[in-house]
Amino acid sequence: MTSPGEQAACGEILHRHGLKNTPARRQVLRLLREGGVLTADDIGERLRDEGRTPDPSTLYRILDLFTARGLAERHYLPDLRKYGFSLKAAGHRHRLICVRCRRVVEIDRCPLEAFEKELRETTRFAITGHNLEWYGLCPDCQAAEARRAESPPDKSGPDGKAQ
Amino acid sequence: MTSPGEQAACGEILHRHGLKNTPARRQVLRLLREGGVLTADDIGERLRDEGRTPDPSTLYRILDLFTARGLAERHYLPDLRKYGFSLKAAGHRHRLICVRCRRVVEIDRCPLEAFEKELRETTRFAITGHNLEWYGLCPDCQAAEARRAESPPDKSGPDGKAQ
DNA sequence: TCTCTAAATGCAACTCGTTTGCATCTATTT
DNA sequence: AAATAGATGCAAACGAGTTGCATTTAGAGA
Repeated sequence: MTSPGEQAACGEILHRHGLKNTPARRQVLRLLREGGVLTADDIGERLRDEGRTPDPSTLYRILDLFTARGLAERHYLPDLRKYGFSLKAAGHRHRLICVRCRRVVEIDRCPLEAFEKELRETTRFAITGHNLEWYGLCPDCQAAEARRAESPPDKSGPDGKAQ
Repeated sequence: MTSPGEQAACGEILHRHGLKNTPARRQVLRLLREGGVLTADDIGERLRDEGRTPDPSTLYRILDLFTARGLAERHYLPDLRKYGFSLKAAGHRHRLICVRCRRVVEIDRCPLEAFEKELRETTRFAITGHNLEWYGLCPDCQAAEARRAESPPDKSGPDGKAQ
């Protein structure tokens, strides 16, 4: 799963960002590079599956560091009540997230620029940023949802998919 | 501060929503009616200033109830890492929030409808909702900010700004 | 008006994501 | 290879929010 090439690539990226090249950091970076949005917990779980036993505090420290250095970005996932982290890719400012399987579609066009300019003018606010995410069900999960429609009535509410 | 008229109005609103008219609920509703976005903590603090000693669990229960009944709505405030509550006003789906003084400008027009339709078609997602808020400094806070520009450098770091 | 009961409240203990202090270990520099 | 800045693991703490339970109370009914 972890090719030597990938390992080297991660090490190199860390160096380029002036960060020590440690095993934990390489692993976290590698997982993030697979794409998508991961919570600290997701990362811990995946590493545990690989036989590693990372401490949550270490993961948070690494993720905070990546975020501070502009390597990753963090955004709150209201459905899960925790933070998700993803590699920061220029131009990808917004996401469409499947609330079930967490699949992510990157939206590289921001439909708000014109509107925001107008807002700036009408309100005289110095707008520092905005927060925009879409939530929904991806096609696969819609199918799965339909299939389970007749099955056991679920108690946990339809939000489902905590992890 | 709390006019009898206001009290009565709150009681009446509670009744209209099929909710018991208790002192705690009237107080919470009254504060929400003053406008803006309040955290459970904000509400507790204000009530404490008035000599009341509300229990946090009660406040949360009331706010959850208001939210469930469609009287209020809840949204996460990334800067504060907690939930804010506000009265739900039809048509007011988005907000521009001053990160300093918490002043709120309601945005009654959603610039995303057309874009979202397009998104639905291109991704085949069943979009269930979106999350959109703007953050910035209101004119007053910009002035205050400029004034304190030379004053003590702040320790808390302006990193902030989720997006 | 008084009584009854479902529901609201207060309290304390708890959950869980995240953070912090500290001792130990390790990647990088010399 | 030795030195050292800083990375890690561990355990304890933090804070927003939640829950169980005993007590109180709003509102319905007699």
